[in-house]
Amino acid sequence: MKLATWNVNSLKVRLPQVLEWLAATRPDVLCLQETKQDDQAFPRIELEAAGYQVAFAGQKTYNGVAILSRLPLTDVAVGIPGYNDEQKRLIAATVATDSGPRRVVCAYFPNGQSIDSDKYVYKLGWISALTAWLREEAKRQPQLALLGDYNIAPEARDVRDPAAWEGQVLVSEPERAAFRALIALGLVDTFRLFEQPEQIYTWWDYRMMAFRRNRGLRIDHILVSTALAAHCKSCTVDKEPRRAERPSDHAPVIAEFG
DNA sequence: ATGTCTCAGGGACTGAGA
Repeated sequence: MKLATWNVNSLKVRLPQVLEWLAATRPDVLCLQETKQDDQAFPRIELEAAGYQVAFAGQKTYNGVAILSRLPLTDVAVGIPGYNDEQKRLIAATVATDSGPRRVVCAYFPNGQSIDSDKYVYKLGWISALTAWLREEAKRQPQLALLGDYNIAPEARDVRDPAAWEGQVLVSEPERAAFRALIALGLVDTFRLFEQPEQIYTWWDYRMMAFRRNRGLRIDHILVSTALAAHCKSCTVDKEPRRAERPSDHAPVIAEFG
């Protein structure tokens, strides 16, 4: 089974690339972030025609998340329970697999803008609420996966130029501590389960020819419970869609399970 | 060194957000 995540930076713009990538890669589940369209505009017909069941929570202009699945998708839930949030950043659903039900959580963590911004305060509060909820959810759902754009590069090796990013949003110590708090729940960063090449990233700024120079950050992650981690066979980043005409600024991440 | 992309509003460009 393949689980994947991709921040598409507008599903309206990127739908042709998503359909092409689904056909080429055939993930069982794809979590999307920054769909940037309200639910009436969601391309349900096109994605169902491609063989995927869909669950989505969108809004106009900003944010928006979705889960696409070739396997039966049930028990869809939107948002962090008990956390009041206008912004559509989280959707969860249960995927029926041969190995039993797996709970998939698709998250678009706040960016935070800059460490002196009120958006940074919101970011840390949002992650704190997510973590508190997942602590309980993990007890109910032994086979749990948290996929998405975390907007956090966990370690120096996840940043091409750590000195240039020192103390900034996406790499600041409080954000990294928040990431470690998720790990402390018993979640595993599937990417680090395996020996990886150096300088693998998932996001490159559109500016300054960052992609061509591989000046990126690894901020999109697939974390899974230990029960699921035991079956994880690989975790890779597919840079190919980032080379396309009019690409998203993020590349998809794929984890494969036995 | 705020350099790119997306979207909304409003009918050319500006501002917000990332």
